[in-house]
Amino acid sequence: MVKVRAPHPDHTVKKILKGPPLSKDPRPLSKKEIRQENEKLILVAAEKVFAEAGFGGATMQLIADLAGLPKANLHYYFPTKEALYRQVVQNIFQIWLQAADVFDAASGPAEGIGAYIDAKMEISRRHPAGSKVWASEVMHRAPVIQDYLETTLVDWTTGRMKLIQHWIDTGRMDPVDPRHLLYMLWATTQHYADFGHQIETLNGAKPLSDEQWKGAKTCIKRIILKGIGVSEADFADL
Amino acid sequence: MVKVRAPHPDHTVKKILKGPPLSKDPRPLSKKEIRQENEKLILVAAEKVFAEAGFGGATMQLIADLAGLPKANLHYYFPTKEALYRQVVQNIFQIWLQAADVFDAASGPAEGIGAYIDAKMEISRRHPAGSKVWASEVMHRAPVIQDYLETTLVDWTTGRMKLIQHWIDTGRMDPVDPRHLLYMLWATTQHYADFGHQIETLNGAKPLSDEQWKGAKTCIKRIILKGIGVSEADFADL
DNA sequence: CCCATTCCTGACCGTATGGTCAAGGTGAGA
DNA sequence: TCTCACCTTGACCATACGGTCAGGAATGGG
Repeated sequence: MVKVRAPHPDHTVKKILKGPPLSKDPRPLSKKEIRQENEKLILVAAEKVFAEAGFGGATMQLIADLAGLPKANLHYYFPTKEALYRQVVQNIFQIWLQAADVFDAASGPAEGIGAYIDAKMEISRRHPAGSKVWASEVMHRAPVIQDYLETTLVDWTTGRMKLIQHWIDTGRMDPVDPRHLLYMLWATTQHYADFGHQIETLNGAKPLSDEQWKGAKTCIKRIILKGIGVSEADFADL
Repeated sequence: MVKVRAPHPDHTVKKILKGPPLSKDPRPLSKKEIRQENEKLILVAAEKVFAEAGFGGATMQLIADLAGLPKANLHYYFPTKEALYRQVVQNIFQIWLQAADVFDAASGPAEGIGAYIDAKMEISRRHPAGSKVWASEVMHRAPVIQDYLETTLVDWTTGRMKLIQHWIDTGRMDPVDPRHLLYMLWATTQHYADFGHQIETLNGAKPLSDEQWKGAKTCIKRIILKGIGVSEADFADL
């Protein structure tokens, strides 16, 4: 069999990532600004490439091209591919955790869980690449952020479970296992980012419109809130 | 900075995949059997490695070691890494679709959706590697099975949406968007495979026990079925 | 203006990887 | 037993990739 070159399944990546590189700020910059600017540029590009190709499939050259910088320059700011990847994952984790704020500020399940769904759906919409990188990292057994999972994530989850249990104990929702409820919230919301391509394909190869995103949020909130026994009056204002 | 060798984030993979290679059948085999046996051996090993490392991170050598065969032998059965990967993904897609049978055979939403959740949870439990490969493939924009998505998956989904719509029209469940309900079912059930590592970490680094899996299924069914307005009497027998 | 610090980058290197191949083994039909 | 098709595999190859480095350019404090 004549084979020119096995086309990577990632071959599409190169196409997708083509186009004009990320635009630099054209103003004359100070040293401090240059550093900030370039690190940002690299991180944004890296997030995209890691999301599309996975850690193993991503190449420093691809990231460099997308960032509009020479490859050697990446290694000036980030010593290794892994260090760069680590930074990307950590940034995402921060965003992920921030969505919890709305949860805590709430007075009850309808408001708390409703707002959390909204927040996480918004992340899926605005940061699909980040969500994919996170998913990929976890799927591969969290080689670089296992320590975060064991500390920060465990703490976060424990706290939220207590809150939900409190809502249950005070009769504001059905007695469901808070753990599985949380998993359900994560799964459902992140699905719209991680499996966005599938959803897009099933939507006639079009990204979801504003209305469709709104519809998704409403539908998810309605099913889950009703499913855990929150009185319908409490979330009629969707 | 002295650097011996940048340890891949995938470094864990090598450890995990260590241990005795998959056992060959020791009987004397006919030619036909040899082919069947070896292809099976390779596919199983490949599924594991692709799941743990992603397409880019997986190496033919790793797969070969796990299968207990020399690398050149893999290329005898599968001409390229991509061909092997393609076969793995296709097999998974078959399993994924098969779970739909229970959906169709059902007389109503309680039975149909309940059984579908059970079936998909069972897949997550028995085929976590397969589920991860599938997730990874879709996340990377389905470079090798886009055609399947556009044909088989679209057809499947359309059919199931019609069925759900019929249930709605006959007043057996609330009028929810069938599309988002399906996404929710997929997301929630597959989460237990794709994010199994996270779940395991949050479970004190232990895999879910039989009881916990049962609890998860029950909890998911309860929330969703109640959430879509299926009368509680219809799914009391969980 | 000087010079120290920081930034930039083309050219280069060692290695790991996907893939090839030629030679040798092995089962089975005639 | 012969023969042929199929299986097996160690050695090998080309290349792509992560990473290095030396030397030049820009910036900024004194």
